[in-house]
Amino acid sequence: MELTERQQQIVNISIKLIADQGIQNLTIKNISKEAGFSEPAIYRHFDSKYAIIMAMLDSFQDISRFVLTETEKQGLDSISKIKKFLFDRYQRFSANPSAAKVMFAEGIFRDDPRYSQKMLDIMHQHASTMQNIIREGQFKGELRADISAREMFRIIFGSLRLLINQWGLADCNFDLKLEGELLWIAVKKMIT
Amino acid sequence: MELTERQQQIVNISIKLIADQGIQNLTIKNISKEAGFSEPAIYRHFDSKYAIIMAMLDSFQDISRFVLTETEKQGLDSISKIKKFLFDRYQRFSANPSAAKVMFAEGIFRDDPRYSQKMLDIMHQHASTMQNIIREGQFKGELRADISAREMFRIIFGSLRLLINQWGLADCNFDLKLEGELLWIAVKKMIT
DNA sequence: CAATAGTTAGTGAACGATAACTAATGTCAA
DNA sequence: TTGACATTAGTTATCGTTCACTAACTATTG
Repeated sequence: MELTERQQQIVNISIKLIADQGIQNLTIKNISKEAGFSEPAIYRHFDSKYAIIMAMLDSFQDISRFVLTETEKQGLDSISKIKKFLFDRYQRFSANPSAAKVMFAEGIFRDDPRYSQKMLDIMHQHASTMQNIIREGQFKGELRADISAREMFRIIFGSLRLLINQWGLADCNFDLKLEGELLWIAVKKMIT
Repeated sequence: MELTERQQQIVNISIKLIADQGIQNLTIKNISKEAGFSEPAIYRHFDSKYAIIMAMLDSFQDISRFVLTETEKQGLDSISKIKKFLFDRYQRFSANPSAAKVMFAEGIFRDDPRYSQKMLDIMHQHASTMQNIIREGQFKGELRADISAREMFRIIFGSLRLLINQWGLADCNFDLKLEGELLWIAVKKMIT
């Protein structure tokens, strides 16, 4: 699913449009206006609007997969792995606020079951990788074992998501990386 | 902002439509089809589509306000207050899954700044009330004091939101109240 | 007879998508 | 080296459909 330069441009514009003005304003017209060429030109690069959105979701999935495997393969202790994952997210979203707003708002993609399935897949990807790391940490005694991996995942990942959503709602008017560090310090205290 | 029976019906249908098919399929036509009368009849009860969505968000706000004041006024210790709030949410959303999907998906309402402002207000309502309860609990020694109220709120509320979103994504195929109780047990261990 | 709540018919605008055309570039045999 | 042709990526004009919404009318009720 390699995207051409133009396709990538169209996908990036789509992310920005959704983040700034909502899914309702993701129209071929608005994309073309932003891209600087005519509406039909879009169809030289994508078969349909559906294909554009699907390419967008695929790119989200690729990023997730990359970060998760990156995180897992390094020979770190479980706490460092979790920290690395969280900080990578804060880093990445600070650099690309639009992606943050769209990626963590799966309620947007409910109009087509293929979209929601993709979002579910991504969520599942996160959940299963993180829970493996958590279980490993519990086994090694690095993490407290009186809380199931599922619950611990919900606490770690849920607080991350809320923070990022608050940041998006508040128009990015605070330092996400800083607040993320503070949150991590608090979470770390709780899970060890 | 008292709603007539018909207005309430239209709002409920709208919530269901968004939950089931996404905001893109919230159209006057679909509402009227679901309601069983013609499109123009909708305009006997609301001035515009905007007014319908705003009434919906207002009803969310009313519910939130009610639950939060209910929670706060009872002379309980802070932990019981938090528990009561969480369980009320699980109870309410179990009974009304559509509302859960819509209410906790603020990414849906980004196309009009008046919508996002309302969602921000609701979030703020939750945050400030809960943080007051948390601070009170920390002062009384019921909650650990080495974590700021803001972080603790993000952990408690973020994990609740994630659980509810997972439940929505998974088509309500697990027992929300049961999972909610398990999550609460885990969270309680961490915050005391 | 006035108010309420419904109807049918229809508005202009915006939607996603297509047809037909064109300019620029790449390929390759004579 | 060059001319014929195909490919790529853009254009304008337009399609049928759907959108939110309105005008004009009607049946029911107090």
